[in-house]
Amino acid sequence: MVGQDASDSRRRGRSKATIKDVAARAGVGWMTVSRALRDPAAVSPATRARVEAAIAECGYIPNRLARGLRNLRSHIVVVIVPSISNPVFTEVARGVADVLTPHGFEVLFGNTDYDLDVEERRIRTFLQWGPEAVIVAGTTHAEGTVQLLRQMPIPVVEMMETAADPIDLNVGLSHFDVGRDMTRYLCGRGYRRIGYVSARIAQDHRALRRREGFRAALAEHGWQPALEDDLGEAASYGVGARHARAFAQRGLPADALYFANDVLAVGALLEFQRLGVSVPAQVAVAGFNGLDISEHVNPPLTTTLTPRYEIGRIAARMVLDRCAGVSETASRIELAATILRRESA
Amino acid sequence: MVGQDASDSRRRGRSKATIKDVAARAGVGWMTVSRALRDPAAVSPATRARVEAAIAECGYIPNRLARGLRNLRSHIVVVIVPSISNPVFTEVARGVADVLTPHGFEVLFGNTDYDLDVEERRIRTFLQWGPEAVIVAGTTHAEGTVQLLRQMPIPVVEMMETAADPIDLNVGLSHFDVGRDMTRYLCGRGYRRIGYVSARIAQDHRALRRREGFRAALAEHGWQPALEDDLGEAASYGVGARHARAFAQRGLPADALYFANDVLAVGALLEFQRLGVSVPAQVAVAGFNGLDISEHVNPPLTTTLTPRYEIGRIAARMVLDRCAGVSETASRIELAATILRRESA
DNA sequence: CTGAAAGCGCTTACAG
DNA sequence: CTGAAAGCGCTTACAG
Repeated sequence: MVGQDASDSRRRGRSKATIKDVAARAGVGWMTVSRALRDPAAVSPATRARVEAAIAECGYIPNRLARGLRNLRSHIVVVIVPSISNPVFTEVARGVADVLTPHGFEVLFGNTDYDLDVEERRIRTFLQWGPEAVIVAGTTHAEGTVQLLRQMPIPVVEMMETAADPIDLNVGLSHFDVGRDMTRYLCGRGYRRIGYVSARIAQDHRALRRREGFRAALAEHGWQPALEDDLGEAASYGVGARHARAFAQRGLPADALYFANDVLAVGALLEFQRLGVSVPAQVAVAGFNGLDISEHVNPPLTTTLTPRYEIGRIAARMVLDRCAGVSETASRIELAATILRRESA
Repeated sequence: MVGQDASDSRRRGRSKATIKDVAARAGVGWMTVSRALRDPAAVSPATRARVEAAIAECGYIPNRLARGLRNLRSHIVVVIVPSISNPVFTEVARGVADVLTPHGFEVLFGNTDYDLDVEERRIRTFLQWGPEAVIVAGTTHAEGTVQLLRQMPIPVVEMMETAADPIDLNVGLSHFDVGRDMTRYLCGRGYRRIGYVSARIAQDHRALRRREGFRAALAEHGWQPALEDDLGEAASYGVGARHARAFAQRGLPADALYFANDVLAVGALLEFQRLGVSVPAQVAVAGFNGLDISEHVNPPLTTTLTPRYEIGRIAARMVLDRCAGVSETASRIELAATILRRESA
């Protein structure tokens, strides 16, 4: 630790220039400053120049709190996801922000840690900012959340997965179909003893739905899952690796392992490599998400690509269209998922 | 695309209950409602109960725009990082949010895409929300940014790296030292022909500083870099892999490769594996960051662990302390980086 | 083309 | 313990 600098002046932000300071400096009414800011063409060129000079001299920064309050339009959009450090959701967020920011919106980004009660509290707090829309990951929410969101007079987008009974707008893919299709693919590749491996599946509603698809695909052949392992910790490479080790010790009780996500799958794949268990010869491995890393491990991982960036963009577009009063836009969009057929399965 | 639902009522949020609606319903003055909200003890139990019931019935949500405007305290803190989808920065953001959110702050999170002009524009926009602090990654900014931030009467934290001349507060590590120490370590392991591989280093000021440390460490022995390759694309596993391929084709013109980050290093490592180039026997590989994946590749990657979550927490603490008027807090904190000595180098 | 009033929803002093 | 006034910084109609 070096240095000490109390800088009292930096403790609070009270000394900022307001529209009145600018007006005084430019020798015009404050109304004119406001107009010069919002609709420069409506002000005479000479006045405009004086106002602009005064703005620069004062270092004037418009106050969006005041503007939002007056207009009853915050230009804020809230995005809620389970985890703020999961690349899947940061890409969704990037998609939302890339579309919304150029339109002057501010994105408030929050996470729930996969806890529905945290989600409800988070949404209640965010709602105090008077957002013009709420975009939330998932279709499973606490009762209070659904009630709250249903009564809010703003667009609500549930994203990532298709909703049977959406609160309002919806964009995502059918995770049942994803699980079923991947499992069908594995069956088609000749695997018979197929297992599903997840982490904290009780909180991961989409992984749960994929597992239903997995079961359904096996049922089409009258088969049973070779195993269904749910790990008690949050998904990580380490948790995937640990499962692989245990799986090898159990004597490889499956021909193919379908993991709930790429992180688990990659962790397992790398551990199999270390153990000398050959993939896919001794055990095939499949994941979910299509993270960058999945393409570069050896062998490359078979997985389902989720159009996360696209989901974010579409969610944002839905909000924009609704705000603009466009009514021809679909309010529910189901996206296609692509199986990336690679060497691991 | 399925369904169509215009829901006019959801286009705008004008129909929300205000403090006056609650007051009318509870049969009290609005002042009393405000008080019951902020300081429940100052209101008689009977009145409080009536107010609380009215709040629930109205579905009243306080308006933080109005509160912020009135108090001239937004309770907003701005965090600016180069990339919103880089796990390094999302962990920093998580650290900031984990500390600030419980104190009632809202975190506005934005990215610059490694562009200093975007950074300046982003900061100017965020400043319109009247944040109580700005936390920004890096110490290299556009001239206008520095000027702007210096004159703002709020705490400013530059984080990730130590600053020679910080705008205000500063927390991070010395990237010169990191580069020097890792290179010394490689020298100590017996490697003589050591190369440095980066991606878009002109925009990555910290990678640049690490390269200076790399050069300095070699200079201690009177050695020259075996190579210094700067790739023209943003860092990714694929870019790292491509470099590894080219490097192998060039006949492995170095004993050890020090990559500007783990993503490049892991991409290269996996590609070497694919090519049958033995790591570290034929070429040693080192990275930077200590991402989870670095521990699980084969062989595990030698890298420098950056305390990213901690950096975020400390930055947030600095803001909190300054806001609370605590003056004993260090205004510059240099964190130690740890070399994770693993098998790849 | 320009300006003075009114008010967005709330809270900070001030009376009662 | 409770309430009416004033005002945070801005913008939307309305005059001039």
